[in-house]
Amino acid sequence: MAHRWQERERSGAPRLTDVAVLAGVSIATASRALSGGGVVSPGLTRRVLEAADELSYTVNPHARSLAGGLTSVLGLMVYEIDDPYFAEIAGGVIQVAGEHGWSVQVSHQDREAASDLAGVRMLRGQRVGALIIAGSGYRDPAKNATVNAELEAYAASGGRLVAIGHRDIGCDAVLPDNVGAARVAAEHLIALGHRRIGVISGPDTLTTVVDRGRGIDRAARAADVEEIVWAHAAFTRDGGRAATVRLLDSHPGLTAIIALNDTMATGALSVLRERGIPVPQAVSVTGIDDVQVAQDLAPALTTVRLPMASMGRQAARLALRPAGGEPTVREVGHELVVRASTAPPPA
Amino acid sequence: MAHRWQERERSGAPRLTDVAVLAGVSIATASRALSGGGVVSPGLTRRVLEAADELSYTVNPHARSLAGGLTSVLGLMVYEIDDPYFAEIAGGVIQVAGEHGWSVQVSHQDREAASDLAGVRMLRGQRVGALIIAGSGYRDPAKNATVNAELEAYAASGGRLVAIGHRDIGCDAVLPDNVGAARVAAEHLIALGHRRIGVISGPDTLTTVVDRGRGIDRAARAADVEEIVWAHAAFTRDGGRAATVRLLDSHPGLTAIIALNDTMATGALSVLRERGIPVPQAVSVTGIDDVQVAQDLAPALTTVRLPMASMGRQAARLALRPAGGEPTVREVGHELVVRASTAPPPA
DNA sequence: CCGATCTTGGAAAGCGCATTCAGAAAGCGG
DNA sequence: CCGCTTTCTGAATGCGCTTTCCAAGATCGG
Repeated sequence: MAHRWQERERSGAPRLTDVAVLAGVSIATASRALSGGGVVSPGLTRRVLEAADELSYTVNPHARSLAGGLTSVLGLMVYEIDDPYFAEIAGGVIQVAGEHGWSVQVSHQDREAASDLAGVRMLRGQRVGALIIAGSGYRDPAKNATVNAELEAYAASGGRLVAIGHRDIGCDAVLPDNVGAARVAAEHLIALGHRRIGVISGPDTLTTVVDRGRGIDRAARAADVEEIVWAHAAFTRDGGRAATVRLLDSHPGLTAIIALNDTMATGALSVLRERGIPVPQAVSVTGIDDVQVAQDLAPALTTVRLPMASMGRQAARLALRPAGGEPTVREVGHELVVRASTAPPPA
Repeated sequence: MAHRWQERERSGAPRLTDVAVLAGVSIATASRALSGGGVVSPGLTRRVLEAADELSYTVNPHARSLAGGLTSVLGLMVYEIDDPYFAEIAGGVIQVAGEHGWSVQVSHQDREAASDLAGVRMLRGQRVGALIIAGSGYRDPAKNATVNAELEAYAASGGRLVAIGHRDIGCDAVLPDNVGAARVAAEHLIALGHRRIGVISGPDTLTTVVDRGRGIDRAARAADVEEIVWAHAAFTRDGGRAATVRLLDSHPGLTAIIALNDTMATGALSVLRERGIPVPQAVSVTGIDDVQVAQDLAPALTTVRLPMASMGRQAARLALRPAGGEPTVREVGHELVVRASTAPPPA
């Protein structure tokens, strides 16, 4: 708790009254002119705006919120902001929010810990006017129920809610086709001739992981794949490393590895490099996402592009849309990007 | 403008009064118990807390702010959140802020455009309780004056202010030794035997760029460097590419390239790869920062590590510290990280 | 057992703004 | 030139909370 009010002193910030006085109108008129609430003659509007400008006045959002409801603040829940996937989404969100005069409040959500509620609570406590959930949903029904209850309570209180990447809640959503994207990656390897494939997967408590896994399953089932081995680990570079180590040690015959996201793929590449296993000559590797650095890895990563920044922008636009109407779902496409990390299996 | 108040309806959120009633105390006592304002007996405090918990009450920060001053929101200004440098800083900031019950509002600041004021204004308009400026300062005195005036006005109004990476304003700061870090990178190349070096630099309107450039100058002057060529471009991957192209075309004899940050170095590596110029056999490359992916580039990037996440954490701790006292400056160290992208020049 | 000290309650004043409502100014036809 | 409608305006109210002020009750030492 910050006991700031103790050192209270009239902050010199100009108030609406000051603007009204300078413009020679009533505060009601000034308010209407500034927030567009009612009709004010053009001449007066201009005078008010000029006065506001001269005083470099900015409305106090807290006062406005207190009087009127929610705020022009957009809450964004991510797992880790320093994961390029979320960073790119956040970039898109911040861009669009800024264009609309909204600010963005970022909160961190644990992938696994029970404290993942804290972030939503915090954002809800802040009375944000809109909320974007960029982390995927949870498979654990109990946990999902708790989180979703919190989210639905938020929506019920009038806040706009947008999910990125899952449909666990009946709200607006921006949906990549996780099943399809993973399937494309798998099919690419299969088309190259790979028949013994390892899958580096995140914890199957995340819907993203489950969906992508399902896509790989489908591809494998549709084709004639001899062996498909799964290794689960944290959805991070280190998780990718750990899973790769296990895979290589237990199944030396694999000729290809699919990582369920680029971050894990990065870890896989690093292990392969350390062990002197040439990629793609001995083992092919693919990721999913196409984060910006994928093209600069060693070797450049074959992956499936998801338009993260665009997803962030679309989510922000949905979130900023006036409330009401049916939940909208925007599906975004994906695209196989073949680079240097995949090739036919060794003869 | 969001005209939300039109659809106004008493949001069901519990108010302080509800808590007070449930706990059987006065609102004055409830307020004291919740915000720690005065002395309340342990027994009553517990009862109030339980009541709040039962109602899942959270104080309305806007009401609190309106009554008491600033908010428990930390503003963070970055250039681009999807630049790993800033993303890692943001991660540190969010972590510490969360531990203290503060939320983080991220705003984007243009590196060059005059609109860079918009972000500060927005954050200030939001009455954030603390502000961290992660972007570097500007060399352009006029622009600096405008921005700094805005920042000083903010500090004067009681907000805590922390700068990361520059000292343009007399506030708390977390300072990497940009001069020293760049010098270390240059000295490494010189020690390897390079005598014709290209420098890929950002726009010299940024103090970070100027400082790092100065470090290279010093190293070059202290040693016997035949040729040192500068190419300025945007402080991004694409900027790095452009600068590299210019450098290679105009000075084919260069044996080493220093990029003033890893992002530009990434661009440099990509150009060299496209042209089939082997790194480090024909040309060595270094960066500065050691962003997470530096180790996974092709080839792994020799660079100078700056502890971004730690800088973010320290900045947040400074920002959350109770106000008052002399401006504190935390200097953070750096460390040369030699990887595969540097080697002695070709014979 | 009484006066001094501590704790709590009740009431009320704002913080800055949006909004309601009645009333004033302006515009119009007759 | 009058009475009416259409704009616009100005004063007042409340959003939820912190804080101050004073009185009332509880506690304690002497």
